[in-house]
Amino acid sequence: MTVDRRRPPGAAHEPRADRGIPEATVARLPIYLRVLTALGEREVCTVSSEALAGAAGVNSAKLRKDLSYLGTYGTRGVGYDVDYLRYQIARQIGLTQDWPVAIVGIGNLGHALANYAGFGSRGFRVTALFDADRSRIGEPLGGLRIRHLDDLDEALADSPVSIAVIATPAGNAQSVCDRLVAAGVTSILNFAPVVLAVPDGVDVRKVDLSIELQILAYHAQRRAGPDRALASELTPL
Amino acid sequence: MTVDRRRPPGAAHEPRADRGIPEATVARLPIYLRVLTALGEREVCTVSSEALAGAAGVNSAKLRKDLSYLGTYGTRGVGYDVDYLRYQIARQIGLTQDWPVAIVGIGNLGHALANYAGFGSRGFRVTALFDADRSRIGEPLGGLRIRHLDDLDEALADSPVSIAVIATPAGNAQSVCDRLVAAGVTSILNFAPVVLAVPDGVDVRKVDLSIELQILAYHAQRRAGPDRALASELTPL
DNA sequence: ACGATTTTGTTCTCCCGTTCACAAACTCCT
DNA sequence: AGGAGTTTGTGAACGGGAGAACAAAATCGT
Repeated sequence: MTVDRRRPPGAAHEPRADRGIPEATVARLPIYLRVLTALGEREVCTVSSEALAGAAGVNSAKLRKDLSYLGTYGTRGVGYDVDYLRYQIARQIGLTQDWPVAIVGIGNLGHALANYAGFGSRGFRVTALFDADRSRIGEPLGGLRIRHLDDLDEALADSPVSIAVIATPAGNAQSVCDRLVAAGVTSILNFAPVVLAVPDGVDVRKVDLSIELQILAYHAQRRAGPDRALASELTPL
Repeated sequence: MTVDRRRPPGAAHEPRADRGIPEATVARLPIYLRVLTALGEREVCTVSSEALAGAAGVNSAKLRKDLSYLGTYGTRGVGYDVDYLRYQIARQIGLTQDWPVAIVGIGNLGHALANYAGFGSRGFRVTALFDADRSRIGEPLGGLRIRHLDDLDEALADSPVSIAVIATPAGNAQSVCDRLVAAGVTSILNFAPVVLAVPDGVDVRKVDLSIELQILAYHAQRRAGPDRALASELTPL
């Protein structure tokens, strides 16, 4: 797929002097990017902030403010050029380059992640798999071979990665994390249910099924609780 | 494991009149709960806000304020009783009851989730598996049998669940979501890379690998970018 | 050419969450 | 019993993000 980098007629220029994009905005840019990609595949050329915000599930004022941090890429009275905006967001996020990714811990989850197609689809490419289980070494998976954790330094010295995924059991996660950091990894996506300690300059994001379920349970309980309380309060009447 | 529900000597009473706990606090309670559980297994009886906050990776003042929303369960000059606090948090979240969970979409990820041990470990129990692929119906997985998506209404009518996990491809997620909502599900954990539209009263949380990676990439690029720019700016000197 | 209409970019206000700082309260030691 | 030392709970200040509202700028129709 080719990307249209030409600036549409009306739209103004300049990314923006201050490169600091608020964290909350950064977290939403990938959503906009996804929606724009879907629109592009449906041959839509132009989209209004209202429509884009609707598809992304956010307020349109918030969307416009988010986009204004990147630069003024819209045209008043018209909207945003889908392909152009998509390219600008991708550039800001850093998806115009390819990011090699290492996965550590090839259990149930690591296996699923290594096979996950949408993974490499946009900008990310799994280039190394590691596990502590020696009986698994050499096993082919998604076009790669599983290597032992002890080869991590060597392997990452040959072909460095800055992003790694930890999918090990909780007990091993911190030591794996330490090894990764020592090998030069600066961004970590952690699936293990532990709080990782890392030095400054290393970025960790966590994905935690159990925590998400507990948050859902809290709200579910609150929805159910008051009703029950209400029912028992109303019965006496 | 038995839980000590006795109030420790010094600690005061009352959950709190206003039951509204800030969203940011709710998101951290599961972390505290996990740390407390680990401490309990190491036979630690008492913990200070400083120590607990350190293990949870947050500021100690924030932790104290978080806990103060539940009630005054600490003892000044001493700290918090591990078992007692753990029970109080679990109660607030709603983990004193068991939550049946349905999983829809038994692909790579759904498979991994169904087998995930830590899932059922605390409060959650997978009770139903659904997939659209008829060739998979009846396949046993984690002590359950996969059922067809069309049996969803019937199955959930027999044994209702309020929490469901969507692990289908993006294209099917919205229609699956609609069916779940129609069947009475009010809390949804969505692994599909789409923005789900749901009616009021239904709670959706999303887990999105691709978005997390993109956020990491953004920061990684910013770390790398300025250095390169700096280098090329300094070379002329 | 010009007014009506559409839609962006931005300002302003409000609210939530974080952090500091300190009084209250508990233990321990003499 | 009383003072020194600890640690909690919370009031107050601060910063960031959300949303309403509006001026600026573009298109379209006549």
